[in-house]
Amino acid sequence: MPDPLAAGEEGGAVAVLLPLPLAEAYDYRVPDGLAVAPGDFVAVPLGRRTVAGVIWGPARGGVEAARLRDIESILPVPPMSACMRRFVSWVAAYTLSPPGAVLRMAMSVPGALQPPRTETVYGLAAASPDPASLKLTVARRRVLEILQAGPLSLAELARQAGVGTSVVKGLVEAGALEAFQRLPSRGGPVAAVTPGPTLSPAQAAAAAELVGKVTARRFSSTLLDGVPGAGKTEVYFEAVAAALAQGRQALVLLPEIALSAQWLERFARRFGTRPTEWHSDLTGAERRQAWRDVAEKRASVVVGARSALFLPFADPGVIIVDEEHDGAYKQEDGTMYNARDMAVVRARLADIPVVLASATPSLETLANTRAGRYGALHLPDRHGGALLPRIEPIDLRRYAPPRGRWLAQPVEAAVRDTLERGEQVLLFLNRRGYAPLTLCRTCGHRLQCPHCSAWLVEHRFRGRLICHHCGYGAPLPGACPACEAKDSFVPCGPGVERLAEEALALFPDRRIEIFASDTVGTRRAAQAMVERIAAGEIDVVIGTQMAAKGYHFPLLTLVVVVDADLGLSGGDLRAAERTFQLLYQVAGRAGRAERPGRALLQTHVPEHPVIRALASGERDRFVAAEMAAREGAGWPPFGRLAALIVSGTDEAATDAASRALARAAPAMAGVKVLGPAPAPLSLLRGRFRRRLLLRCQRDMRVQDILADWLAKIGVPSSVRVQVDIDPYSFM
DNA sequence: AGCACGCCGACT
DNA sequence: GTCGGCGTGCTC
Repeated sequence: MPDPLAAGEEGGAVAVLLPLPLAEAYDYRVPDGLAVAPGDFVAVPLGRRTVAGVIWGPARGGVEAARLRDIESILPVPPMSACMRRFVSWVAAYTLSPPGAVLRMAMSVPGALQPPRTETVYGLAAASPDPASLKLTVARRRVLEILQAGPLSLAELARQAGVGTSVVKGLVEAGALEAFQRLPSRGGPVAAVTPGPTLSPAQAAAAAELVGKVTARRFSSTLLDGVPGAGKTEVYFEAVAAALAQGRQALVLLPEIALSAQWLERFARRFGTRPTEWHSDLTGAERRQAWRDVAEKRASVVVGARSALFLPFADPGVIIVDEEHDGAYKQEDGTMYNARDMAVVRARLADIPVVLASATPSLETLANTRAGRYGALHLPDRHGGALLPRIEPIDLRRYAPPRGRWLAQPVEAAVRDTLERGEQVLLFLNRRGYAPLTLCRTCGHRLQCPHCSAWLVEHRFRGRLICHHCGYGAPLPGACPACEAKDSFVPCGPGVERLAEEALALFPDRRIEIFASDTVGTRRAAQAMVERIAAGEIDVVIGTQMAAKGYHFPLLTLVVVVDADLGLSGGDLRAAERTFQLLYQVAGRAGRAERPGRALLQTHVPEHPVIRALASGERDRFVAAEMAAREGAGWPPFGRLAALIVSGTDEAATDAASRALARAAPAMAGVKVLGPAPAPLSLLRGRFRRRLLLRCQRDMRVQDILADWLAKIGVPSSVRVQVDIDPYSFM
């Protein structure tokens, strides 16, 4: 029950949290006659503007009553639940960010807080004029016919009738039509509970377990672990169905890239409708609609990218995190959080189950299952009897491709065989553009981004040099900027465009296409590409990880990982784990139906534990080795990690601040501080960057240690210090 | 996050 | 002489 706060009390005040990165909530006066309760969305004055905020609790005091300004109004939206408010506070405390910055994520659609706008629609006039007095032209007749079915907006009516808007306006003028205001139609999709598909015994057992957890209406966290194609989706759909049967809502989180039309089709097959989608491609209106539908419980199932975790669920019943190992769950700017971990927190605060699904669970999640904090369900087989692809390393030391080429001879032969059988090939290379580096053969000058410490990548199709970190673009210069030699640039190494060139030379009469974010910029374009691949209209797909996630292509039987070593160097904590996960997933694209698949990994180090584990299918052995290495060194999941990123436009000031931080580093048992060191991208978007890394024991409160440390030093305002708790990437 | 105030370059 | 660039600082 909402406890009224200072309701109507003369001079009463409350704390209002604003969606701004302020250190704390601000106090406001409650005007006479206004009854406010915690969670209410309110409009308040701030400076010379009006902003929306949330009643957070009793006034904090500390500002003289005379300086307090009045709450203007209560906004017509369901109040933020106590559970959601606790979640916001929890995430803020965990990530060491201002609560208002987290609230901002929960109020990402300002328009949704305003009263829904009415729309003007046109219908047949109640008292229609004498038909004889109307000049009933063909166009007018079509308009009148269409309106038999009910009123429509001006644009929609004109479109359906195939007439201009002036025809409609003319009919209004003549008195045959009437304009009136109404609320926009609100058909929030409500998924139907229908009988599920036939599940294998293993699937059925796992599904029953999850359904039991949903029915129990208690917090639990469960790993759903199974090879690609084992049918994890169908299993967690049963948990979703159980939540719907209780009349509650379900949230399915997916890495954005995996939120494909193919996934939505599977959902539609099971539930007979589309879920409410939440991702970056929504328009403003779609966003407003979705936010309100979730808050007012018209949306029963939401599928979304990580930010969907901050939607205002009225009555959540279960949360699913699919591909829980995926790095895309980590937000790397603003408030840095991992949506997978925060999903577990959200579920705990709401006292509902959460399901983490993956074929290659993160070491963090595996450690949690082993410690008994999370339950675990295993789906051993590929559903439908399909076989896992055979994964074979190709030793590039033995089969070195000719200079300027990237496919080893046995790979070329395998591609040829596959194509001759009428099947498809995926050449996987996680490098966009033509070549990762372009240099001048005369003087050795390398083309570099002016704002980042990164090479510019040549994109031949666009005829430009692009920085993959800040988006800077420039035409390829005619002469070397250093020595002015003409036509002296040479590409170094392969990108997907260069690989396409090679594939075209080898297989000139095959249909070859690149599937990367620059060839399919929008969700729609990606969808069209997926449909063409699925329909067998493309023989060789050359793809980045965009092609590796969330799709199923029945004719694809051969996957070639062109550079399996790519992710292994760089030496960051997760290099091996990430590479294993990505390559395992890529290999899983091959042969998921009745056709057996094959994956070839081109590598210079076939003896590397990651390559060996992939080739032998011994995931557990790889995990055991990786766990042992991490445990010995106290790295996650056996220790805690936090990164400090010090950045500024003035290199000397940035360096000075990072050294001052290092001098003030906590000196206590169980805590180690590494750095400062220039970040791998020591210059990004014109800012110099230094990194410090704090590692402590798992049972220590890393936030407290950091807060004490940061409080000890003053950083000039030109330098920014970002805190990244549980860093995923080390860039 | 806005939106101000406040000090240095190219225009009327 | 002004218009305007965005660097720092405040908002209950």
